[in-house]
Amino acid sequence: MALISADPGQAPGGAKAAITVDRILDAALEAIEESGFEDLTMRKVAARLGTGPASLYAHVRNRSELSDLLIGRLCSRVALPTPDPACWRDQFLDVCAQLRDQMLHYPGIAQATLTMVVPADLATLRVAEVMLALLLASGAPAQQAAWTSDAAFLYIAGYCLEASAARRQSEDTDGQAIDREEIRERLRMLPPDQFPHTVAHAGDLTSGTGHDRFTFTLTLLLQGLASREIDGAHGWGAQA
Amino acid sequence: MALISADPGQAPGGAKAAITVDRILDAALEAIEESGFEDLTMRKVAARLGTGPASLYAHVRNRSELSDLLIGRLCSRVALPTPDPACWRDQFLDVCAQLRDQMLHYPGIAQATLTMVVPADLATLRVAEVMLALLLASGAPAQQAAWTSDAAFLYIAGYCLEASAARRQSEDTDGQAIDREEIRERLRMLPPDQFPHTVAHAGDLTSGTGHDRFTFTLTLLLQGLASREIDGAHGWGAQA
DNA sequence: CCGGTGTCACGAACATTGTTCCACTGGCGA
DNA sequence: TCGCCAGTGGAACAATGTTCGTGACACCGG
Repeated sequence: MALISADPGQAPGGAKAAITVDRILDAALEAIEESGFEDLTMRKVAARLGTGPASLYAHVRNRSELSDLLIGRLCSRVALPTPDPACWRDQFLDVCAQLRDQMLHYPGIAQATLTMVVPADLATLRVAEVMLALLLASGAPAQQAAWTSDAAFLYIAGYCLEASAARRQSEDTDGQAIDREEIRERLRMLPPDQFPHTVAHAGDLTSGTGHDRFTFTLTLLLQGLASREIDGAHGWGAQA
Repeated sequence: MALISADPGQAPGGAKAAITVDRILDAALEAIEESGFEDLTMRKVAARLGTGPASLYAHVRNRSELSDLLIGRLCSRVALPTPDPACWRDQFLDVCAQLRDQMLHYPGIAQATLTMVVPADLATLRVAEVMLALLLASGAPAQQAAWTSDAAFLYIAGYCLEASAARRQSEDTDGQAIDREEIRERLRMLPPDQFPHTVAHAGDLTSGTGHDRFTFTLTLLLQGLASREIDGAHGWGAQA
């Protein structure tokens, strides 16, 4: 995908630059890598392509569509397994971890996932399809599998957004490893009579080296799904 | 935090207008109720108070702090139970449902929850404290309880954000009940060879009348937490 | 070889945003 | 009565997303 990918015969000669959707996405991802999704600007993307902001609107309807295409691009980089009923669990966790790593590599881009209503991009849908297929391979009923895959997607996005926001805030201040330590300290200094558990377990609340917390939550979801089959169908309660 | 205490005797007589943090929050919530959090503007809030935008900055550091205070306000409206080990599960689901309803009443405000790194507001922390307390009452180990409450909070925000975005998009088009039906149709019309499960279960993916999906996911989390205790500690896998 | 025709690039402009500056005021302590 | 100063708000600034209209360049029927 050098300068002139430009799938069909569009602009073959290519005397000048030939702005393409792909080049726009590349530039946008570079910009996000540097300054995060929040500071992503049509002007910055355009500047990276050596032009003005108006040039982008010939290939992208607006900023929102650009966001959709960006996560489509991210999803297209996820290596999708062919569902194997023997190890669907590990396969599912692996896909989730890939999504997480992609999103964490581009700080704040998870925002786009949550604002987007329905995936308009084929690559995104392909990831969703495989996640659903993996859960169905577990033997869960279709509706539960569908809802669980949706919940997992939502959680991944939330996790990445929170992580990116934390990293961003820790960079705003001068020090680098301040975040977790400082948050823990602030939690510890709360009035212990009003917040006994928060104070007592401040360490646990802020812990989670690596992505332990991430894996834990997804495993929790899968375990819940599995235990549900054992229980049989008692309508998963909820009286409120 | 000298500027934002404001509650007590400040400006008692109230000859003119007396801008307060509380009045700012009220105005902001009204604005959000009308046009959503995305369209919330310092100018709109100020206009609702009959003044210019500059007046707000004497009581609120910036838009981000305003957001924090807003969800603090929302959290302060949640009726918190005293944890009862006999029915902690229902209590937990009830608190989550209250949070959900508050957030859904103010479209898009869940955004603020996800952007916020650590809850700066006491009311928010109080909700988090009770959620943690309820999970601890279940007998779960502290770290698992802490992580689960975090995951639940993340999921609630994601769910509300998605729901608000869907409602917003369905209002942009003229019809009102278009969203779910149209999304389902679009999913059904995908190439069945590439997206067999998505096409087959489009109904399940888009289903979820009321908040079935919401309750389902949270129950899934809690069941996973419960089943974990039975298993004992085998380190919740994760090899990737 | 040429004039027409479309598509694409892009400088300039517009409306709106968050935020800051600074002149003004009105009430309270000395 | 005077001075002070917290609170107010009009005006301005830089930055944003988006659109308009002009230009250039490639293609194509003559």
